[in-house]
Amino acid sequence: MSRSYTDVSDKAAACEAPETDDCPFADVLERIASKWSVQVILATAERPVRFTELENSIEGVSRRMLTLTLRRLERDGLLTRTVYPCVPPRVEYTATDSARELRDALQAVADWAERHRPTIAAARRNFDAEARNPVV
Amino acid sequence: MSRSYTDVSDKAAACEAPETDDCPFADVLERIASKWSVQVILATAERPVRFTELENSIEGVSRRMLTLTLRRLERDGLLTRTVYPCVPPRVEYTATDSARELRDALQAVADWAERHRPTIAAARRNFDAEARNPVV
DNA sequence: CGGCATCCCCCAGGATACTG
DNA sequence: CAGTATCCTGGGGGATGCCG
Repeated sequence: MSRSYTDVSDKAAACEAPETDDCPFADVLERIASKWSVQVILATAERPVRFTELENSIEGVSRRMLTLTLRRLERDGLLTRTVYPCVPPRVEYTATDSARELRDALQAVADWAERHRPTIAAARRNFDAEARNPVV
Repeated sequence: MSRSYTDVSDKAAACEAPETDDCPFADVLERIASKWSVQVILATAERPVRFTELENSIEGVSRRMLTLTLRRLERDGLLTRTVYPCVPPRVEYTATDSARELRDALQAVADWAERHRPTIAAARRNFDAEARNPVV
């Protein structure tokens, strides 16, 4: 019996060993910071959003990773999942208050990322070029 | 000839295809957000910091991952690496202006993570318990 | 002190196909 | 529409040992 596709339980991030004050926020940061989380949190912070809306608005995300990201955020209490029993099914995701506290900070990071994209791309090219042609 | 341990060049994050406005900031976010980056940026935003200082102050980081994280941040123009030619060697890392613009936002995220650690741990336990004993 | 090299495991994450 | 199931690869990331 292998762990199912939707089993997002995570021994590594189970936050054991509370007495050693382990579970440094590296774990928490990692969760927030995983490739798609920021965009999902920002998207759901304003209003309830449907699965397909997210899939369309987040460039490059796969169905699978979107599902996993949503499950993990839900597990961590950052997202609420609401199912409306109708045909066709309708599922909405909303950021919890806890997650909404993050909004401004994450938005600031996202803005920074957007502003600095060109700079970073240039820095990378520069770094790589120097590495190939060391200044001897 | 395999890619060396220090070769941090990264095709995936090379930011090609500028005409399609690809390289969505998912790439940039991922770099900033990778497990140790936030703590490294925050640590170097105040003053120059030595390698070993970082190794000691960042709980749980391995020598290898610290090195890689530093290289990548340097490559992206977020960190400056200064080598003082003396014995024993002395190497200092400092956040660039670009990275320092991130400071407040990242600090806010880190503070949030610290505040919500218990909440998140509880939410996880709760979620996992419900998953095992569905409400039928 | 500040790395680099090597080995190795595991999981993030993509592709594809199927379903209630 | 909103997922699951399955397969697969790359690289994140730990452990250990060596070096200028």
